[in-house]
Parts: sequence; structure tokens; C-alpha cells
Amino acid sequence: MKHRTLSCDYGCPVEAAMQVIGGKWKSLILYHLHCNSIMRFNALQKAIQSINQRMLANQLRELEADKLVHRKVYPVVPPKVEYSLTELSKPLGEILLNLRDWGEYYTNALDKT
Amino acid sequence: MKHRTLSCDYGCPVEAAMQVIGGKWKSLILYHLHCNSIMRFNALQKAIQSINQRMLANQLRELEADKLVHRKVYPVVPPKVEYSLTELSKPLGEILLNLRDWGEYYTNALDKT
DNA sequence: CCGTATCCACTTTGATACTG
DNA sequence: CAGTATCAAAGTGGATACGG
Repeated sequence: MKHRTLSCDYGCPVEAAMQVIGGKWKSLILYHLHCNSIMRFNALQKAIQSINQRMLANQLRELEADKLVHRKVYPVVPPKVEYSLTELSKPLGEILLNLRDWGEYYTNALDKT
Repeated sequence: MKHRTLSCDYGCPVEAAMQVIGGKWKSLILYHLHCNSIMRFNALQKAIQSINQRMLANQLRELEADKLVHRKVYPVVPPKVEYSLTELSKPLGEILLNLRDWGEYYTNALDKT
């Protein structure tokens, strides 16, 4: 579970980008945050169905450390925490939208063959 | 090294996309192929410095199986093999360009803090 | 030049149970 | 509601040596 928070010795910026959005879940989390602006922990888990609590919490922590999600905690009972994109990750949200479209195009194209 | 070639039970297309470009190398390979149109095995290895032969061969095979790279073999000695994007992956190349720009923006922004 | 084969360490992910 | 803790399984990546 060691997550190397960014040093700047990347060769190519593509590598840097993949480093922070790579893995099985991060791009999905960011994508859903982009579409919904603000989401609570539970909402994210419902949106991503197959993720479990441990992974969701885990990935959110890493994204937060990399300054790609903002975490707002309301000091109430029961707990309320809201997640959203940051200024850094907002442009990335747009790209993920394109990636989503390509993913659709791609799977459709595969189906036809 | 088990690579599940695509079935179509993805929830969200973002997931599908990440499935095929995920991992440490694939996005980089596709990015370089996008920039150079056609590249030989050696050229790719030089472009990506830190990758080793096994991984490069491996990832290229998977990308080929997923129809994201085209592999053209010239029956000559010494061997000559050219790799290029396919119709399916060309639009992806454009997206990787955007991802590259964001990666640059992101690392610069981090440096300033 | 363009790969394969083997072998192994590390990392990531998942199931389950528990908590303030 | 929003998490942690623990344990185990699976996946991924790397070094090295060899081959047509």
C-alpha cells in the first residue's frame, strides 16, 4: 500500500499523469466527482458498486494527498464528509470525459467485429 | 501476467478505457506511437528508457490483442518490425496528448507550492 | 534485431470484521 | 455515516539468460 507521493523525476508528463490517475479506481472516482461536483462517501460507493469501503477510503486518501480531491468534513453526528475535485483536477475531469467517450466508441467497435 | 482480453461487462466506459491503457507502460507506448506514427521495437525502447525488453514485448502483445497497435513484420534478416496505432487507438492518441499537457500543468503546479 | 523463458519480489486488491 | 484493522490472494514488474 505504499503510495509514492510525487517526486518530480518523471520522464514524460504522461507518466506523471498515469501515476496519479492509474490503478483500478482513481480515474473512476475522479470521473464521478467531475459529473456530480460534490459527493459523499456513500454516494461514491453506490456509484462505483464494485468498490469496497477499504479501497474507496484508501484511494480517496491518496487522491487527497496528491491534491486531486478536496475533502470537507462536517463536525456533525452522524458524520458527513463531502468530496470534490480541486482546481488541479478540474481540467483532468474534462479529459476523463473524453476518455469515457472513447471507451464507449472502443467497446462498441469491438462488439461489431 | 494474465491479461483479460476484453469482455464487455464493464460498468462505466471509463473503466473500459483504463483497462486497456492502464498499467505502468501502455499509455506511454501509445503516446510515443502517436507522436511518431511508426516505430520499431528498438526505437520504442530508447524512447521509454526505463522499460526492459520483456515488458515492452509483453505490453505490445497485449495492446495488439486489444487492437490498439498494429504490428507489421518484414520477413528480412535481421528482423524488422514496425509498430503503429490502429484506427481504434488513433482518437485515443489525441486524448493522451491532452493528458500529457495536464501532466505538465500538474507537475508545474506542484513545484510552485 | 527482436524477441522468449524462468524465476522471484513487490504491490495492489479483496473479504471480512469492527468502531466512533 | 464514514471509516480502520487484519489477513490473504492475485496481479504486476524486474533481472537475467538465452534463441532464431
